[in-house]
Amino acid sequence: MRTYAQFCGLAKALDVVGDRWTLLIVRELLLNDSARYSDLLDGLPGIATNLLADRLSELEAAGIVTRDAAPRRKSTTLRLTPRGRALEPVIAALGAWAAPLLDVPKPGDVTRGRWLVLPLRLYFEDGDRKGAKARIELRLDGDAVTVTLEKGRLLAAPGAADEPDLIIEGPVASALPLLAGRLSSAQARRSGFRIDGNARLLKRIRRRDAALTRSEAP
Amino acid sequence: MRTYAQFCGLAKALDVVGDRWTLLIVRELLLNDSARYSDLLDGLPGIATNLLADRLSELEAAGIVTRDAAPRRKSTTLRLTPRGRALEPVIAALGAWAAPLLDVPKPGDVTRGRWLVLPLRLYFEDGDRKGAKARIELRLDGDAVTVTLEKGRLLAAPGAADEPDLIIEGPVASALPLLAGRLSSAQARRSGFRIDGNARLLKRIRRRDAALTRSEAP
DNA sequence: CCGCATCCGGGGCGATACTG
DNA sequence: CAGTATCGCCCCGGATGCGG
Repeated sequence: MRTYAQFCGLAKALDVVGDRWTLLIVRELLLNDSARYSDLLDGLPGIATNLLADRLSELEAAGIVTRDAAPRRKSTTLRLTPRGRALEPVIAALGAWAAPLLDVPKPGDVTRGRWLVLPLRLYFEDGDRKGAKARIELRLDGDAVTVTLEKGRLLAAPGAADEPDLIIEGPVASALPLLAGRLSSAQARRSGFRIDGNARLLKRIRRRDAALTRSEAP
Repeated sequence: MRTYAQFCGLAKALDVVGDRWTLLIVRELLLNDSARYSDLLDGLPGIATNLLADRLSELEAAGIVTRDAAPRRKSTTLRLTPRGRALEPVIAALGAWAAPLLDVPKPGDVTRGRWLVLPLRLYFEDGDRKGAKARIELRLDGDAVTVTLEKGRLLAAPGAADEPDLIIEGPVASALPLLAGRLSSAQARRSGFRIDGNARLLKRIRRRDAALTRSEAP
């Protein structure tokens, strides 16, 4: 572990999570809750296998990741420790800062529907504080994401929903504008979305009061 | 610029500020407001001169840093753009996460009093909402920092104070415990501090409500 | 298959010297 | 003072191999 050797919080943090790929691994474990080595490989296109193994060892040594030794037989399960989950505000801040850079995918960019799970959790909410429970299934570039709305809370997780009240199928790139209400249902359909079910549920999704993105007033 | 080529906010942010030294350069410009090349070299012990030059070019290209071309004579002045200052929450989150790693300096760690400026700004406040203006000068390992308390606000900046109401001189490592009230004045004096002036001002300094460090409740 | 370990080429990084 | 130039080294990326 190369260190900055500076007695400064930022430097100490970067000593631990500043290496290439490290925070992206934490991202995968935040949105997946638990994952196997091969799940991580799949969620981190471009990473070399030896690098993933190295990083996981370092993260384990730093108390950020634990290896649940296989509930039954093969395939160890990787999870975040509380210390690892405490990195969520870091990732939230970085993601909020990068919002202007996420206009449209650059040529060569990989898109994954599941990468929307964290933004949905962090930056959106259910606008109806008394709303009944409702499930939305997103199918984005072949990746399923479940969004659950209930009493003002918005939950997002990878995977298909059971008995969804609304199914939205389309390209990842325009999903956030649609969910944020910057794209009407009609416009969305025209740009390649299939919307099936109770489309009014979309109106319950609102951007959060961006406490996470606000810096100090001068 | 090596890129992750992932259509994901976190990946895009790390494409820009994920390289080694980059966020530490932003730190220096956050606490210094404006700095020259040699100021940065001094505030970033260990960095190679070519790396600093490279990073500054990249940061300028990314719209994070501007080069004010010399108000008078040579020596260009470096500043953060608004986009650069928007990285403050990122640095705040990383610093808050690293707090448990900042117990005591490791052997070989460089200490700088000015590296306390950002933590003071971000995590502390003036506990007396109606308190009159007061100035504290910290002299930590040969580095001066000015803390100004006024009506609930706490300002911190590098450099000596004029007409300070209180002067505190001592080692960087124990400064935060002292300011956070985890170290009494008597204890502090015993562990190498010189406290000169109105020591009751210390009681006005309080940890902030840590909105920045809190993650979502489950 | 899953979870790595090993090998190898290229380039980012670190230290020092040097120049306008 | 503000960088460029140069030169190792080691990190990173990609491919392959290998035990369980």
